[in-house]
Amino acid sequence: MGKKKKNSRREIFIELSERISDGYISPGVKLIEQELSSEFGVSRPVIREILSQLEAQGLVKKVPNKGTVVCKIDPGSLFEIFEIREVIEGLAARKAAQNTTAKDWKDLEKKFGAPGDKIVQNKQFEEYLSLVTEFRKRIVSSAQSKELSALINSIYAKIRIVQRRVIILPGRIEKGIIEHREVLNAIMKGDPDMAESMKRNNLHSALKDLKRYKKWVF
Amino acid sequence: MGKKKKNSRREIFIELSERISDGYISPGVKLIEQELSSEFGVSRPVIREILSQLEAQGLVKKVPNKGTVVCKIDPGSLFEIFEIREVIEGLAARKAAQNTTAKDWKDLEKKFGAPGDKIVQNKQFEEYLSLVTEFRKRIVSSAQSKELSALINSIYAKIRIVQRRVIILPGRIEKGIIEHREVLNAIMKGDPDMAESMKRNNLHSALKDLKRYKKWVF
DNA sequence: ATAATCATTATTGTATACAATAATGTTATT
DNA sequence: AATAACATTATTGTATACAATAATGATTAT
Repeated sequence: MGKKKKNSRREIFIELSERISDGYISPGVKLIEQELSSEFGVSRPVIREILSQLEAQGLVKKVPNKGTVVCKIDPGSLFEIFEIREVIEGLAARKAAQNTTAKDWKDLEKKFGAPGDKIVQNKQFEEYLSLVTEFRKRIVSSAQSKELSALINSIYAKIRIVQRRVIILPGRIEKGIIEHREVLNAIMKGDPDMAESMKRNNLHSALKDLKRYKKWVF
Repeated sequence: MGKKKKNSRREIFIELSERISDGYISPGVKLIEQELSSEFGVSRPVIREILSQLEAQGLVKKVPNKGTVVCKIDPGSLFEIFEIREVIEGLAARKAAQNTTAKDWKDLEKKFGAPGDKIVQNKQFEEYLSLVTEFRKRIVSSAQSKELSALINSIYAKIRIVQRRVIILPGRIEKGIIEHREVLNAIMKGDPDMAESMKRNNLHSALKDLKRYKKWVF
């Protein structure tokens, strides 16, 4: 395998993170240092540093003398992570309600209106995913907490690939859009308690569906 | 500087983590690869892998062509982390209440009784710290969530050194012990909502004192 | 033919060596 | 004497080379 272009360490780290959390590299797949070294045009020690970072991040696992494999997420861990998301993203919603006013959300309110209904009716999963992703990112940035933002992104990277399997569960987007509207209303009203409560309710509801249909998710 | 004994990678990582979060290596101090290499008896590339992991963990920061320095925590980040702890450890308390019964806490209830009063009256900070640490660890293990446990420990490592400066704030342990007893009571009653609420109240109270006396903490 | 043993290959684990950059100290000039 | 230019040193960044281990395949004995 021939060398390709030379990338910076940070870029390689991000590239591999995204490949894993987007599912381009499947859980259980072994990452071979020499191949990565050739592909990215850097030496093996550099690759090993990056793999160490990915391990500390929880995306891969190094087994001694065997190699580095992409973490596969078991149902138990997934449920645990959703519980954590419940309180963490609940906090983000709370802080978003504190730090913003209604006018900051007019654009999203519009998107969640008639266009939202259409997305749900036509089961446009891709559009639904990008809508709720935009909402989630807006909440996180509105929370104005670097630590919280880093934490949410780090946790989300682990389960991003699962998200696609969650939203196609029967009735999920129908419930999801209602729950998201409740969150949005609470934030626009400037009601932190309600915003947190509704965001927690949203993720709790997703977790319940996840448990109910776990045979189809795993 | 001569070589010492040979340690495993994992051991070196833990050793350095503890040195940092215990405050034996102060924030801002530069970690020199050659020195660590000599001290632990491993080569520089191995040290570099470990430093990369510590960076991913958020304990150190690598600045290009300058070196690796221990992260110094600014007031803003500290407040943010305490907000996060509020909801994360609140969740742990909730789950502890769900997973245990009163008899699991008899020993701690006793320690929080008369001996607890004595600790507070005599301002025995070291004993207070070890008591609440034991309580926190018990809550975490009772939550029975590997993901939650890893997350709490990871966050706590960043602010462990500050904890010592928090409990010596005027009136802190007096309030603290009352709040901890409320958490314990809620858990023993098997009331998850109350347990979460009281744990959040406890950390919120600590955060308020932290903000009030921040001149003395930083 | 099948299973066990050995040799070969591939991959990880580690150390050393060299290049590039920044920090430090020294000398020369004004 | 002070400052600027230069040389030296220390430290990081990177690649190569070698050792150890595991996986694979071939060969032999039953």
